[in-house]
Amino acid sequence: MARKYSERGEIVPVLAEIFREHGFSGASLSEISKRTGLGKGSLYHFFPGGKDEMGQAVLDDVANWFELNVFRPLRESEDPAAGIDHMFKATARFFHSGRRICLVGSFALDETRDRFAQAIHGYFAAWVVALEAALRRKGFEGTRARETAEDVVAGIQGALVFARSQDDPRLFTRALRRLQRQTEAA
Amino acid sequence: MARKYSERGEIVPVLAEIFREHGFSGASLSEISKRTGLGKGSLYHFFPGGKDEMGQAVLDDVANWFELNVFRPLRESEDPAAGIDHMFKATARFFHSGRRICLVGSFALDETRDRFAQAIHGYFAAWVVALEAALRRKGFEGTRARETAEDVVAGIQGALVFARSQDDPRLFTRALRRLQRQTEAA
DNA sequence: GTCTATAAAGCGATAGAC
DNA sequence: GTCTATCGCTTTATAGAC
Repeated sequence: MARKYSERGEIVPVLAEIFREHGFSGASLSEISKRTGLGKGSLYHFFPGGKDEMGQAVLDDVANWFELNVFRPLRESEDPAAGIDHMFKATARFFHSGRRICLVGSFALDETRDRFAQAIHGYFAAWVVALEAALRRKGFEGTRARETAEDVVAGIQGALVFARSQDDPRLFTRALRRLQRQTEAA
Repeated sequence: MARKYSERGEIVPVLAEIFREHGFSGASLSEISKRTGLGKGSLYHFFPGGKDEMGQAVLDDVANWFELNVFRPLRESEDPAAGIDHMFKATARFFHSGRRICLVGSFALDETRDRFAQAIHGYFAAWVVALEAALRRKGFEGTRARETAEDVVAGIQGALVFARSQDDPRLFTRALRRLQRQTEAA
């Protein structure tokens, strides 16, 4: 039979969606097999380390996307305000305007965190550091750049949880707009 | 043998901690049996509906605690500012100053939400409504009371996720202080 | 690279003795 | 009210044919 995927990179986004829906421990190999269309043999061919390696691959993929679409623009945008604006747009897009939860945040909550401690820590830390630097370039002084960065990054996570709890994605997009306003004051 | 618990209410806090650590789907009956010291027979005596009934009991218990210690003071405090101050103190205490995650938020993220949709929706909705009313009594006008209430409730959730991702509870307590400041402006 | 078959362990849940 | 034994099923993971 012709191979369905030429490399495991094409499978990773499917895995990500499954982990988002069920969490790490709730995602079963049979569900993964069904949704990817691959038998267990093929899955273990691409991911010899099993579920753990799938989880790591998914986290790496997310980290990569944010590095490219969020962190780098924050760092390298000549105008820091443009970089921050870009961040909010990319964030809204990534989380499907509030219909999608944050996989890293969901992994952070339970004992799954301990398996992927470094990736989870690094994701949020990199985001806060990049945003803090942009805010500082924009004129935020003293502890205020760091604090605002933390509030915005945490606020995004919280808005995703809250919007999902109410089954209303607009709660996310509206919260995002108010968080952006926090980054605009001189 | 003498009975260990006279009623299931005494077991519920133990269940809550297990669900917080492992999530709903990650918490196994054998772990529950070990930590409560009760055999499966006893567990099914107290919770004939099995794990689902345990989850519901835990959510009810949390809702009860917040109704008593957070929502009611917000509504009934003669001075709304005192009610809000009480809310932040009770919240810090409940989440063990950031060392404990929010069980309802963790249930909200994955497919567990669908099993307990009403309880999860109700918890956050009640919190926002109670805080919004207190802010309005305090002088917040128009959409600002509602928006600030949403930002604070979501901000608490996000700060819990962020603090846990960095394994640093102080990130929570500091975020809490800044959220409180948002409720103080006239 | 893909599949099926299967292993070994763990799952939630039940039965029935005490 | 508590326990142990057990059911039937699902889990992750492996083996081996093609």
